[in-house]
Amino acid sequence: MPELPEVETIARDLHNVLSGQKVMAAEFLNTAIREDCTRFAPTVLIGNNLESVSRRGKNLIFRFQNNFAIVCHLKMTGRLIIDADLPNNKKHLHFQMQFDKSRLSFYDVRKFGRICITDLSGLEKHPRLRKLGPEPFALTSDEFVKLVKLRNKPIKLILMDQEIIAGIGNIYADESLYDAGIKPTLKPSKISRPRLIKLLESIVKVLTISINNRGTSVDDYLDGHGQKGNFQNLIKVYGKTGQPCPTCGAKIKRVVLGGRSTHYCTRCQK
DNA sequence: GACAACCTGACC
DNA sequence: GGTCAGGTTGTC
Repeated sequence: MPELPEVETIARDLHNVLSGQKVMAAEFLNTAIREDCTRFAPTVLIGNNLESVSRRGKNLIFRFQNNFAIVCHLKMTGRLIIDADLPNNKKHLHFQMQFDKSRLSFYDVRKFGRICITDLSGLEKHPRLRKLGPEPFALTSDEFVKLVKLRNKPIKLILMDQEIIAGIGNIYADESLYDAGIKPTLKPSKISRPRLIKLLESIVKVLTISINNRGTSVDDYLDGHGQKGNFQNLIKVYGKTGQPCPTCGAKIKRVVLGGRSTHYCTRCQK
């Protein structure tokens, strides 16, 4: 599902509506999505105020009074929706939290998503958070070049490696590389420093535009209010196999890299 | 690296 | 019936 812009959109939606509200009830309806490292039953949250909802990489972090916290990863099809209509596919409803003024529902068709109920000490050493690389927005050019050069595998796989940089997934890797004019299969040793610096600029640019458009809804993604994003209308290459490149008109090519569909323009990306 | 696994649904 | 899907993890 969601990559950085989608998770950021959801985090902001939930923070705006839910922070300051008190938890009245919380329960798993399906424990398949309960993370193994969960330390507490959801009932420990009852009576606590939600202090904030934030994002780290593709993870959502809820902080409550008394140092309780939730870490949530939506994987491919997870959704967190405020005051979703109840009749809406109960079959895929796996977790629910009732606040004094709102209800938060976690849906996931494929059940890949995970929710962990923990506390501050659990947050610090959470396996999903501890190994994450830096956020793309926090990187200087020098840091980015150094990070990328640490490994010698195709640049797209480096961008998608959460331990190197956190938050970039398949869509934004393809779109950023297109914007920077870099072929996804190139290894960093074959990319000049100026081109790598341009790549970081493209990443920041593409992610920012997508956040401003509330993310990409090509399939399942919905924001915290159950609404679609708009960035799918601005996508240049992702999922556009065989269609003309918006810049030069050449057909967009699809290859498989790291088991993921990869889309690029053979003329614009070298 | 490539590949399978975790799941379900959409599409050909 | 087969293929594919915004992710991650574990195994040859």
